[in-house]
Amino acid sequence: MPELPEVEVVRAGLAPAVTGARVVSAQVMDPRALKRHLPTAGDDGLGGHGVTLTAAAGAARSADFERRVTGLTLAAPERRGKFLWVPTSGRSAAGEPLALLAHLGMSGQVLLRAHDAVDDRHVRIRLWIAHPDHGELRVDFADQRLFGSLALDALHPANDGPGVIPTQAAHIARDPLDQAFDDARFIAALRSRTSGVKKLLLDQTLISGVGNIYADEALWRARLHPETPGSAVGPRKAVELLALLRAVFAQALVEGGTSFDAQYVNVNGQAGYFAHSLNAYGRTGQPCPRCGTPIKRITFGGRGSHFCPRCQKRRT
DNA sequence: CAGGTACCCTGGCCGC
DNA sequence: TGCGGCCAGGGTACCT
Repeated sequence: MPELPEVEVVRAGLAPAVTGARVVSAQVMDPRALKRHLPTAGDDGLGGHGVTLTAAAGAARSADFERRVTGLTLAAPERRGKFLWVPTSGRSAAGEPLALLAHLGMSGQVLLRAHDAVDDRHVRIRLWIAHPDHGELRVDFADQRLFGSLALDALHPANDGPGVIPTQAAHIARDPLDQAFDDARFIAALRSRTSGVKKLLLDQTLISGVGNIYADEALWRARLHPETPGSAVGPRKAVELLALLRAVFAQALVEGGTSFDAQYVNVNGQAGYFAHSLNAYGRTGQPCPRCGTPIKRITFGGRGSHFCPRCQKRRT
């Protein structure tokens, strides 16, 4: 389940191999992995995310992507929350820089492979790249469940600080590892809402990069019940929660991310080992590492939440 | 703004 | 052994 630490591990792993490389050719094996790729003029007439492509529309979209990505030179990859993108030498019709945008969804993987390496499972899109120092490489986008996707998307100046942002991530808030993240603003927003604090942590328009695993872990560390209303989190507690969230992210980064069910791997196909450091997520019925009470699981907002019923009392 | 539900998808797991 | 059904999960759409 790629969240901020996993996507950052991928970004950092990709950087030396793709920065300065040129796309020699591209091959789309499954157009469903282009969900976020919106073709230019001569449109296939279909929308993006959530829309099932007909065979003809899928073929057209694949051809559009392959044609437009071939020949582009790649710059250093960037990230905001769970969105990852590689700026390119390409330009949109409006003259804006084009980026190769990736979202890993649930099970997406970006794999760097030697030119002649054997196929990994579930490879949906393949780029052949040539790097001045590293020679020819394959960048394989693999995704078992197809919630992730690649796309070509235009970059715009960010409207919330320095830097640029792809069109499709324009509504995504900065993440807590971003230098320009506004702590006071996030805390004020959190404390002004009546929704459960976990739901607010997962709201990518308030704070990005947090998914189910790290939300549960940060709340466990902060001793907050996931359904505690944002408005019931005191100012000191909110500051503490943000600090603990950053600490969880930092530790997960050092440990190479969380590989649950071997879904997540880095660009070399290796699993991270933060799963061994989880205190609440996925530990239903196992003792709380702090007090020994069995971890409880409830369904909340359509997703499982794991917490200690003794350490994490609900506040009202 | 809040809440609920549905959808996109696969594969693991359950019960029969 | 096999099959049908359920579930997980991020992001989004759309409804009340």
